[in-house]
Amino acid sequence: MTTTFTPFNVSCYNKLHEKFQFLFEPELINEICKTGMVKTYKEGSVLMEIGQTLSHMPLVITGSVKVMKEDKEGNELLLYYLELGDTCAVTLSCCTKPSKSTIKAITESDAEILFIPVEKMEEWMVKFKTWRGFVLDSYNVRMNEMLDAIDNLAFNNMEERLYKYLRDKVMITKESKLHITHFQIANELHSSRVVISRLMKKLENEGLVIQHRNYVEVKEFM
DNA sequence: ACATTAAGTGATT
DNA sequence: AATCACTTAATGT
Repeated sequence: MTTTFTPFNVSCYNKLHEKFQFLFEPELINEICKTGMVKTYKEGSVLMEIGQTLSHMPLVITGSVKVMKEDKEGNELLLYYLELGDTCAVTLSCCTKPSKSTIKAITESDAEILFIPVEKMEEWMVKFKTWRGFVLDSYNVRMNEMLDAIDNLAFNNMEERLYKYLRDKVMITKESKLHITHFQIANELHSSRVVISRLMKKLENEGLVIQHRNYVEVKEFM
């Protein structure tokens, strides 16, 4: 490669190959390398605000991103997480015409994100069959995840939602000690601190978690 | 020692 | 399950 500007570092390139070599043809991977831009983020960086215009679609290389809905009072509700190879369905649905984000995205851990200009989306959709498959598949996966989230919201009580939330968080961070306060949890689940404190107490009595100040240890799950 | 912030609790809606 | 009002406990300055 003789280009003066190489937006890719070796690690990202390898990761991309690792993940997609059997999914994408080499020409497509080359295209991605040519037009994609990798950015690294610290934990807690805001990738997307509601109302922000989206010009690129994100593809997670390392780390994880949480996607949430937020109302005008700033109350938030967690929708789902993105991990390696995941892309955001909301972006996909908007890629045909320039539009604004309806969600907020924040990195859950330090992360490397690959950005692909939305113009390339359509181009690749017709040019690469594997890309088309990938996009449709991603859309499908997200759709199902959303349905799960709605189901959880509609039919499960707070205690179950809280427990699911803690489990997901442990899965995503691969860490059984979660550095989070009751207040933060309450916000993500769109509940109140008092309610979470009471339910956490309950979970603790059931032996599922051990509580400390500023963090919880999730004992057993699955 | 004091202020600040996280977590616990009883009562009320 | 949410909110209020208050207490208790941990932590930082």
